[in-house]
Amino acid sequence: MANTAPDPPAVVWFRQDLRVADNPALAAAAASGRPLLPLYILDDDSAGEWAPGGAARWWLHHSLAALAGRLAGLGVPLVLRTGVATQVVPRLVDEAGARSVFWNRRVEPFASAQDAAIAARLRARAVTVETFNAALLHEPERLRPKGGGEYFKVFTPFWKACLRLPPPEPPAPAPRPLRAPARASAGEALESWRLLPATPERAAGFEALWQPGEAGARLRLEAVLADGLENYAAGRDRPDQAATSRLSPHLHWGEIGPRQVWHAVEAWAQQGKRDGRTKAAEAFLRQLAWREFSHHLLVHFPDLPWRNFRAEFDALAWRNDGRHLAAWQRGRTGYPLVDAGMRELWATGWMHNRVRMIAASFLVKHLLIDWRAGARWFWDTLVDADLANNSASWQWVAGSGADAAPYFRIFNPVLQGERFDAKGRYVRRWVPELRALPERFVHKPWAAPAAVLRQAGVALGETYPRPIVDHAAARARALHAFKAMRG
DNA sequence: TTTTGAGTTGTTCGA
DNA sequence: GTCGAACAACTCAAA
Repeated sequence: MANTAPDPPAVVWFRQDLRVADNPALAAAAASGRPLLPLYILDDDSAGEWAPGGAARWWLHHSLAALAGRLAGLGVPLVLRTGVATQVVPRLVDEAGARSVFWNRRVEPFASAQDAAIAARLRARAVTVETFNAALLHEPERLRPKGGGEYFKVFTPFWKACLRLPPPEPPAPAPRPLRAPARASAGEALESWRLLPATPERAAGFEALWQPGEAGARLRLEAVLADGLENYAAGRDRPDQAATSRLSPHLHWGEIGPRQVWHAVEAWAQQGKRDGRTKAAEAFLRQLAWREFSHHLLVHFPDLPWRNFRAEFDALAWRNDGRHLAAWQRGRTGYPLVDAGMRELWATGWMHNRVRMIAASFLVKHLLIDWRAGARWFWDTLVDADLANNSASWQWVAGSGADAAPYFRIFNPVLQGERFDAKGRYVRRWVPELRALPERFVHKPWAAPAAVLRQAGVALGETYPRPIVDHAAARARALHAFKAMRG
């Protein structure tokens, strides 16, 4: 039997919803009139191999610090606990004599299994459990194909179905006032979790670029609307421009919700009343819909992180050369655009969207390395690592996914560089050893005459690697392997 | 039930 | 240099 407190608190369990505005679990807990006991659990065991990776832990540290500060300001200190959530939540409920628990749902298979187990355990003790959707524009079960299919496997019909639904609820502001329990619950110190990299210089590039937390997310969104979105449709493919929103890590950690983004973008499009704005808003929301689609897929195909969505890919003869994998991870493939992307990833915890596709395609097709090895590396190095997005996107590139790229679509990293980074600015920024090469050769240093290389201070095979595979040969090999798989 | 139309992001080759 | 075709049919979704 749980303790009976005179004024039993409501536990608000924060997970990937590290914000106080547009947070339905927090809002409902506040509306219940109970004192609030906000909780965050570091539960690596339950997540297993998909516990947050190195870059994500850096983000989590700062995001939790921001959330704790915000909640403290509102008068309800955040309690940090370590352990398996199925045990930690009921234990805290007992300790504090809580009679109700609120949280926002997640779509990861281990997380939703855990939700069910905890809810059952709490309800068995007559504790009220209420869960909410904070991470998606629409509840996954509201989206079903008309023909009776279980879920959507093609993006465009999915997106059209989203647009047919009533627009997502307008986001609510942070609830207040909030009341703290009479007796504080003990928590752990954030520093004791050691989420930050062991060597501070590892995070220097992260700190220069990002401001984790709800306020940082808000600033990003405002910056995008103020000076980025007009040019979004045209500029988003250009890694040498800052035309993408960089909202992905904020969305992953729930520092901002998709509903907030949706309504802000719609309002922005209304304001201008110019045609360009409508177009830009559509192009942008379409990207948000890809995030939504990935989550939809993971909900209905929970093996997405492990198993080929299209089973015939199980027969693909991967080469999985360990030295090639290492060269790719370190940005030393000899293809400047691929290497620039991989180094941007390592330095900043993020990679431009188009470059992600090219670098991923290179791993899967040019090197014939299993997409799961790439997904694993991204998981450890991205600050926005998200199980739904990462798994769905890797499977998309590999061709094994839903509505995926056809197997014969093999990006040519030289052509892509010349098209989307024409001046080579992006490559020069991240591959400084090629900085002095003329435009003509910056995406293919091996084609430069010896004198040009010498003048630019490039010694192929010494200061910068020769290509680890020949494009034409690797392309032919990939086409052959994929054709053989289709058998 | 059957039919019809559509499907994120490319590359290469030959005329 | 530019343009269309081939790459490969297949599955999904909706009417």
